[in-house]
Amino acid sequence: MAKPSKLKARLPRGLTDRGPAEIAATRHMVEAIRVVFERYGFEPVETPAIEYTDALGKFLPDQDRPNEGVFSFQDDDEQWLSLRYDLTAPLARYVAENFQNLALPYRSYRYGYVYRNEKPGPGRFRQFMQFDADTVGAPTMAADAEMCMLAADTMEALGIPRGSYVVKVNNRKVLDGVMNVIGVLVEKQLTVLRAVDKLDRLGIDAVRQLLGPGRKDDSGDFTQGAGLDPLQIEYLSTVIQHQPNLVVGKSTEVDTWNKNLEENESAKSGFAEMREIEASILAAGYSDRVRIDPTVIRGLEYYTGPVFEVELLLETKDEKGRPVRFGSVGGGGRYDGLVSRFMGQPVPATGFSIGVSRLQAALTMLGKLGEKREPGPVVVTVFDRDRIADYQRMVSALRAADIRAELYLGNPKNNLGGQLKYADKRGAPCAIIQGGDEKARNEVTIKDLMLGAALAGIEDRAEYLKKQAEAQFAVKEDALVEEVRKLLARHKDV
RNA sequence: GCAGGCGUAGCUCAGUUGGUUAGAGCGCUGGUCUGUGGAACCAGAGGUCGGUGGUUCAAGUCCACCCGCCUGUACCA
Repeated sequence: MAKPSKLKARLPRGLTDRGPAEIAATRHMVEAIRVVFERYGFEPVETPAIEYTDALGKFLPDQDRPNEGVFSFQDDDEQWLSLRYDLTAPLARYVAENFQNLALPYRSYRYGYVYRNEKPGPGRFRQFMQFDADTVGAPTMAADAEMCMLAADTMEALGIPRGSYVVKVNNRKVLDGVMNVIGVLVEKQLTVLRAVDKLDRLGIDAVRQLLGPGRKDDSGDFTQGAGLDPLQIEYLSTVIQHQPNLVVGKSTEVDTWNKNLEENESAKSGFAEMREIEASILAAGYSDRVRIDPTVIRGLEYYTGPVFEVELLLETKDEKGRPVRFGSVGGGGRYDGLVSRFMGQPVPATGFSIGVSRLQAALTMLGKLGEKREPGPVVVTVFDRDRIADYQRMVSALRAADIRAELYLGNPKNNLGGQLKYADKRGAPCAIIQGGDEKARNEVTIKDLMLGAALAGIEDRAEYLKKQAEAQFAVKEDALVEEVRKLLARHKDV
């Protein structure tokens, strides 16, 4: 007699189920972010979670299959569709499609889930929420500077105090110029950028190894390096640890590089852009929150100039006390080529996204987000099993008065104790009881569960029961709604 | 992908040098119990010991491969 094999209930990795407390926290975060974004003049626009893969620019080079890392499938026309991996690429598609109807510069915001098929980790999910703002059609650096200020204001609106986060700014053109000037081969530039990006995580020694022959990590795994020569490594590590234009020569070769860097079009333009952003930041009074950081790389695909990243400076630890690295909780930059892919004309654009899910995970771990959930409904207990209709009437009266309420729907044979236990687990503010005694006097008993919960520490059971009895009171049947309303008001600020 | 660690009930875990019918606590369901939340007592449900193959008289235990999870690392628009 083989039993039917039971299906294993399991959640795919990198995805999470979310309970009432987490949903409430997200709602509060989203609302706080929305207020700031609207204050900056952005208007809401939403696009769907699915786009044509080519609109996202996500085909593998020289293949007609989508890139790994993005969830893709074919529809019945055999056209490739993908789940969006950020909110920027779909916005570019939207702008291109509605270009003639939009007032430029077009400033909009949106939030929603995005999807990445990557290895998950702490604060890294395969479905996660982003909150994004973009200014399309504005070439000026003022638009980029504003993104940095928006990022800072948003962090503070989320309750992260000044000094506990930093907005870092860099410009892709600078490192491009540096690499060209010191003669990094084109095919090695990607490796170099990846190495530079790891400075804050692995430290300068590891980065130098990655720029040179390679590095072996703690588990013994070896990562191939970029194979630069010692002088190139020296120059790069100086650049990424200081301001690029502060490099001091140690040899004629470095002197030549410095001179060339000053004349390099890309680097020159990058420095000029950073100075413009700096000026805006200073004028607006944000220089204590926004900082130039020559190691910010921000992915590799569509950014063309300024890039920004928001980092939490608070140290996070997991439940076992081990430090956890969350990486950036937001980022963005200028993507002057993204919209023009769809159009015959250049369309400059810049944007910024908050990683809501990652930030929430970090704040939860820091204990900055309450685990506390919203209060549950008032629970009307079933005392006399044959009077369920009466109890239902009370529930309806409470609901009609806009009070969350429910009838005890469990096994009605459960005695009062069991029903109160249920109400307690639901987080009910109070329970309504009407047994024969109350009924005879046209009364109902309201038991204040929040008050009673405070008594849980009492050791002596008799004493405990006595105190519990004091946390309840009888009212006339027709005063039920009014009395419950008063009780809820009493607990409102607790 | 690579390296290491770990997989026994819904959860946390025990299980001896390989030895009968794989256990505990918590939780769950029912009962003691139709007048009060934290309790107590009783009963019950819940396991192909991650999977497959091998060694053996005998495998939760030993071996191989696979799968999954965790950590590091790589990739990360």
